[in-house]
Amino acid sequence: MSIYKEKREQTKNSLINSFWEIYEKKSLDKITIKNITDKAGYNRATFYVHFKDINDILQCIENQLFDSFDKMFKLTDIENYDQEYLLKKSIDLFTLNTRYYRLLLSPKGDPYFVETCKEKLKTLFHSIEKNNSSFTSNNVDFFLEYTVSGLISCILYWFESQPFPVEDLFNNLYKLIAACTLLD
Amino acid sequence: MSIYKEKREQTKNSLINSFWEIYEKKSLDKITIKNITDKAGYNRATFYVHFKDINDILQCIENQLFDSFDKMFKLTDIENYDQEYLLKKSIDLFTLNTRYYRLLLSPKGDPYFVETCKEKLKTLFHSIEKNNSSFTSNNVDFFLEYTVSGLISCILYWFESQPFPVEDLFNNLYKLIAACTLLD
DNA sequence: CATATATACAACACGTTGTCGAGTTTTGAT
DNA sequence: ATCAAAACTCGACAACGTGTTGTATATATG
Repeated sequence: MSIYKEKREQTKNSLINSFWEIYEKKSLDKITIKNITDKAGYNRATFYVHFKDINDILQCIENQLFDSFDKMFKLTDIENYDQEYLLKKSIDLFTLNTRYYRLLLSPKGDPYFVETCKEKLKTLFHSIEKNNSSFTSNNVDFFLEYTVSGLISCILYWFESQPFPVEDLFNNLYKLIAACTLLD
Repeated sequence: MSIYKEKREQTKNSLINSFWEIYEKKSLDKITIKNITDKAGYNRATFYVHFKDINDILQCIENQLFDSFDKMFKLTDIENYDQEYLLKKSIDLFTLNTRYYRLLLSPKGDPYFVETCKEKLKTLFHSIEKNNSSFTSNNVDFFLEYTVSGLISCILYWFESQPFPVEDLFNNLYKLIAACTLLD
């Protein structure tokens, strides 16, 4: 029973890894299931034992990232966060799994993944900003949209060129976010 | 000669329009060439007379939008722009072709199109900001990345729900952009 | 009117997909 | 040791989408 599950996990991971290695080179719509199983050394039919289709294997990776996201930001702790701490942890999260985020957040990546990341970050920043009475309901949503999309784009921009150390990434972003927060 | 070109244009436009109508309902990877030609009333092979593949027909639409973009922002005039005027014209541009932008900029859309729009807007905002000596070279790029991606996301956000009149869209965005500009 | 060219079509060969039933090997239980 | 179940392989299948080629019709040119 335990060896069954282990073997199953191993095959599944092997397929996921092979998929990702191909995805790092090819765009999603050019990848065939045979590409993946050939690289992993399995029969094409084995793929369908573990996944529904190519999108399913991508979603599988994304869900793992979402799990690590949720683990990092336990909802019970949020009350004690401030903007600075939240930004720090966000940068930590993205840099920890750079290999996946730098691709998934890029134009070659998955726009729906970006969307979900944005929504998750919005929730976090909103819970911090909710005591700030200077925002009307509409303005908060607008501010969050602006902040979070800027945040993600800048982190991705930093991934690509890494023009300065991660501390400056934090400082630059913190300045920008703080400036927008202090509006009437 | 004139009848050929007219007929050609007509067929091409018919295919483009049919494609877009389908694209408004289905995601790109589910659209087949037969879908398009059936709707337009042509043989599938006719598609290949005018376009290389499905991506080519999308690029064709995008290029038309880029043309209207460039026409709106003649590079010679930029010297006389200020931040306020540039933002106004940007909002004009997007709202004028809402039908196309709201889809192409969305998660269902084309990330590479978004990327090009961002680059074009960056160039414009950069030419205005270049006199502002408070930015170092790295900081300018960073500021532009943050501003432009926030700008586009917010316009798209406004497209979806339209929670307030377009004047407020401008005012809210102007406040956010101006706040970030005034950093040391 | 004859010839050349442009447009659209019908048919073809090819690759990918998702599924199936049958067979093999490895593991677990009695 | 024996039997059952699980994981995977194999070969084959129909269905579908793709891109190309040769051909017929409409239009333009000399």
